[in-house]
Amino acid sequence: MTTDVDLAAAARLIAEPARAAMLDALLSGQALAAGELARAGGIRASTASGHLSQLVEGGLVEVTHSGRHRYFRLASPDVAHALEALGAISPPRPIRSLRQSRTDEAMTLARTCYDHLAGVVAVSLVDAFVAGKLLAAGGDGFTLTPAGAEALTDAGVDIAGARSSRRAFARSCLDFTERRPHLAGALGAALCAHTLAEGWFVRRAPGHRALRITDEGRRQLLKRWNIGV
Amino acid sequence: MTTDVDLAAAARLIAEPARAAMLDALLSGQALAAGELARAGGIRASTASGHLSQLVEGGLVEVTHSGRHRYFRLASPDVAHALEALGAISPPRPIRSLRQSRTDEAMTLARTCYDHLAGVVAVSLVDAFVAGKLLAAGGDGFTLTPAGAEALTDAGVDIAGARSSRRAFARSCLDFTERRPHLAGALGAALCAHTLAEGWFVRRAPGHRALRITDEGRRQLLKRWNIGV
DNA sequence: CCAACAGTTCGGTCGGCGCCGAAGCGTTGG
DNA sequence: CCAACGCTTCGGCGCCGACCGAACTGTTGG
Repeated sequence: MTTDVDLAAAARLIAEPARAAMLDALLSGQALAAGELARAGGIRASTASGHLSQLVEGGLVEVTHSGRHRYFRLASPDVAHALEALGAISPPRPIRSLRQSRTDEAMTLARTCYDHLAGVVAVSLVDAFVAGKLLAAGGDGFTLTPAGAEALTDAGVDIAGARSSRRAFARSCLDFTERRPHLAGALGAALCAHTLAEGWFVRRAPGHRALRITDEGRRQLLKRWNIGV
Repeated sequence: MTTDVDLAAAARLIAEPARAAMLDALLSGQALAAGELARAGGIRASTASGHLSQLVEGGLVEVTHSGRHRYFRLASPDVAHALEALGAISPPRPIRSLRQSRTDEAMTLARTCYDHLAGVVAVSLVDAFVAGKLLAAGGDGFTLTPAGAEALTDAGVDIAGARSSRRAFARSCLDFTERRPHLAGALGAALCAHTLAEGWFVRRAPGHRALRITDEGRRQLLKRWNIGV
């Protein structure tokens, strides 16, 4: 690699099916408890405990504890990015059931990608923002225009908070299903947090990435940015 | 994952140290023969053969044969991208020798990233292109301006050929050592091919990514785009 | 304080897979 | 046409690591 880096060490952590399933669950952006992750991986708590130690040791995951629970989350957006990139070259898994394929469809419409929105809705939002000159496509990511800052602040998104974060402000992230960019970075996270808080979207299941658009969400998307989904 | 993909399957292929070393060698963008890859992985030909079958089977690598040789290369830019992303979250390997650390330094200056240029030089080039309005930062990548098309054609880069490719024309790719974007896509590949063909850079070793800037290269970079390295 | 609960540690089992050398097959060049 | 060469296939060996259940630690709530 670039400067000498142990590619195999990071890959090894992802290569174990149970660990991969746990990381996948963490891609929801939520912090999840050890027990929930054990369930996500289809393994016993004792086995999961060992896996989680390895993930923390390897720097992919961070842990915070609260009482008798330990909550795990991805260590950084870089980890989420690597998982997404790896997903782009992974073989599709045979669809096991009708239920499965319906979940898949839901995923393509709206989901979280670590801590920001992804799917058809997210790509449509970026398109609308760029068309309405709230966002300017620029270089490696986007730039929020003064009009955009006003409009989003008006909508209730915490722009000031996002600006004060040390993260990249408005990154572009390749949407895996749409193959077109959506909004990531601190701004993307703030937008996602706000829309979830306002109830425009709700999680289909805790610790899973798929989102359901609420009636309120549909109304707001249509009214504010003329997005019909 | 997004729609259900087998993350672990792809990771498993990268997780084996010998395979990771082979993939690393292929990140040079060159097609390499099985024997060369065996050497890169530090294993016997028979073992390498098995590994290469797995990589081809898994869709990470493609093979073409020519006489009694079989040449392998990465199957797509997506694979290179995933490897780079994984590299960003991999632990550094302890530096083994002085020689090693000198190679590392060389890498940060100029190297190939799959089929385009990376390192300080590549980032400087993009900066110069953008400053000189040959390239416009836009959306997910870049746009070549009319002035840029003229200047690069003038410099001998095959712009027409790059345009006729089905690949994304001018993507941006995050430089791992510089943490800033450099030029990828068909245009990046054409630029890389041209500068290598003209002898501005030479590979430090076959099947390795590090490039050495020649005197001619320094002269041209300085004269054409005022880049001193 | 004690029962229930979340999570970790430990010991033992077992399967998967990476490794090599030897043998075999097709290609090449003298 | 045969020796050298590049590569693959096969068989056998050995190790790593994932798994579970049982026992233990620490926290919470009644």
